[in-house]
Amino acid sequence: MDIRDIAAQAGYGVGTVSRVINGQPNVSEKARKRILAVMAECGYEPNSNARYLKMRSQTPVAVFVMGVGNRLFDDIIGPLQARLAEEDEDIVVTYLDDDATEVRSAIEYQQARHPKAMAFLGGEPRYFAESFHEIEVPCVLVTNSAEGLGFANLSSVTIDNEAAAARAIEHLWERGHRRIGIVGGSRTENNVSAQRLSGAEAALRERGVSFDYERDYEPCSFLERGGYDAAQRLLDRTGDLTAVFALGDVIAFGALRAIADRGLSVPGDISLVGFDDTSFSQFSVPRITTIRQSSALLAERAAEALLAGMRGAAEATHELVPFELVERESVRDL
Amino acid sequence: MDIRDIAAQAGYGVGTVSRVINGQPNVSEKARKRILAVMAECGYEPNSNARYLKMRSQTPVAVFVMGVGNRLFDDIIGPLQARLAEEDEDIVVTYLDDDATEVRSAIEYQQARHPKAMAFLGGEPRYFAESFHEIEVPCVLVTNSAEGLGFANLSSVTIDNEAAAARAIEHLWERGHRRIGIVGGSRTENNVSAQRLSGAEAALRERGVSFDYERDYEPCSFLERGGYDAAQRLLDRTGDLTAVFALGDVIAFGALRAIADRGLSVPGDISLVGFDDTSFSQFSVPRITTIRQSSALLAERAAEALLAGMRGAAEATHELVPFELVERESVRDL
DNA sequence: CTGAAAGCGCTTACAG
DNA sequence: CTGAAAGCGCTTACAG
Repeated sequence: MDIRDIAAQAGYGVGTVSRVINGQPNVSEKARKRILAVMAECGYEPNSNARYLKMRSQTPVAVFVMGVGNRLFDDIIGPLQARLAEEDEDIVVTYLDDDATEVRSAIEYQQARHPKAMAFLGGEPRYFAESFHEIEVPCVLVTNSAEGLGFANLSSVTIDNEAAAARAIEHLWERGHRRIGIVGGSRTENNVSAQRLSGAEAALRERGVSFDYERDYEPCSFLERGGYDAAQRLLDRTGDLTAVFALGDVIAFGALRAIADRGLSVPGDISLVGFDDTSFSQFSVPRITTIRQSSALLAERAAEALLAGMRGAAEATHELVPFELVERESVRDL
Repeated sequence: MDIRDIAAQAGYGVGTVSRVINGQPNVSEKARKRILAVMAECGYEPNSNARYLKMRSQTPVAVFVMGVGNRLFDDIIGPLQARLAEEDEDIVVTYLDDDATEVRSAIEYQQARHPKAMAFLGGEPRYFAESFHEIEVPCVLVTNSAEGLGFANLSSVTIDNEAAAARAIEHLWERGHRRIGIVGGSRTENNVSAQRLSGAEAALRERGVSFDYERDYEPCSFLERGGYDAAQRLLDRTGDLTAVFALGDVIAFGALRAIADRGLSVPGDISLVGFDDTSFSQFSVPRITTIRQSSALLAERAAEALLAGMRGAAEATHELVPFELVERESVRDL
């Protein structure tokens, strides 16, 4: 069942059929009706490979998700797809292993499939700096800034991670906490956790304390287990912390468990601040004070950047969406 | 940069280049080396639209995810992709709105893109019964059984939801609970929650109690908020429940919060059993007793079914993977 | 408004 | 082992 069959059956040429498929104007109402009817009757669907081959560079928007199991990214995909669907754009999502480098994968994907545009959920700036120049289609990096990179086809949307982490520290400080530990992420690279760390360090420095990474910081993966183990190690090592800042809600959730397992209470013995405002912090007992970054907003702005790019915008945009500290039950006054 | 360019540059014909791209044997070592070198140098990647157009029916495996935000599904995608990647099969995932019907979407997708195979993460049997016959490629339904449907190209892998729910009830019963409420899902259709409900009802009936849906059941969506609200309504209405069975861990997590907000304790006042064994139940305070279904195992078996189908297996397989009750801290003896 | 024809970038018999 | 040629199912000037 191809375009020829339906042309024959409708009594028109393939050119005319193609024109009605593509909604072009120069077709008689009669022909359009007849052809539409035949297509519906046969359940005909044009072969997309042939279409894309002809039309060139027209595969659906590709979304690359860095790592599997990141709840925030999962939450972004839905609204992103919804917004793009309003403009009749489909998306195709690919999950990348932690050891894959996103930009290289995207380059291969581009050569092979010619997507209209690409979105990166997460990603390390240094990989972009290295090889993004090989990418020609409009792209957007989500949850990290690409502003410094200066590519005309790479937009970005993120919160200000440094400022957000500083806000978390400020909050703890205002509540009287002076001995604050941090768990989560790693110091390597210019990734989000490193940015949050440096924001926190700067906030502390402003208040006259020099953050001791050896003693008061424990890195870990963005998983509950990571947060659990890291909090245990941190608390084993330091006896005097009154507060812990977890660089992600999943981590905070694990840390909360670890604290409970030590017979301590939150916020009675230890105050806790998370990051992201996922359901973990919203529904846990106690509810966790956290930094909210809106997945809906991130998705919305990313979609707009992509759409602008596809419409031919010459310049990339770099958007900082607002974050917010949401106070709940996990921090007490000292 | 197409196959002709690299053929010219390597000093061979396009046929030979095509053969090395596809790893066919009848090419001289010399030609292969030279061509590979030129391809690498140019960063050449064959146009997949053209390939798929020629090779017909050869687009990557399509994965349809029912609804956005289902943690279990998110957890299945990773291992599924990993296993398929071992066999050099890529996947392309599409998230479906709650109001889309998965089989119709798949039919359209099939016509347009000719995937090698398709996987459905979730899905309602009645839609499959209605229109799956239009689908020709090997498929697998995950988390629900397609055994009764009798399609030769539709395998399935799931746990026995009825038995699992019955096990949860049995556990509560053995611990002395007689007034058990249930929250989550809905009774309509032959979906998973309806199966769990009917398993629970049967287990109760075996023990001489006829489950009162009006009084002791409260439906809700598989979200924390849903579990929270449903538990509140259920507890408002009934004064004497000693245990609640939540049809999903997310729901249990919300219910746990609701119980705490009523000034009650788990398991002191109310015992709680969840379903899925996600991180919610593993790390919450208290840890929640739940039914474990292994996303890794589900993914693994689904991948095998797909692979078998792509290799030409004539018959579908219907696999029941084991579940397990994992006892934790949310149920007490009465 | 419509049809015939060329061509998108590949793969695969078919000769050699 | 290799090349020339046909054709996968479309779209898009080009004539009419």
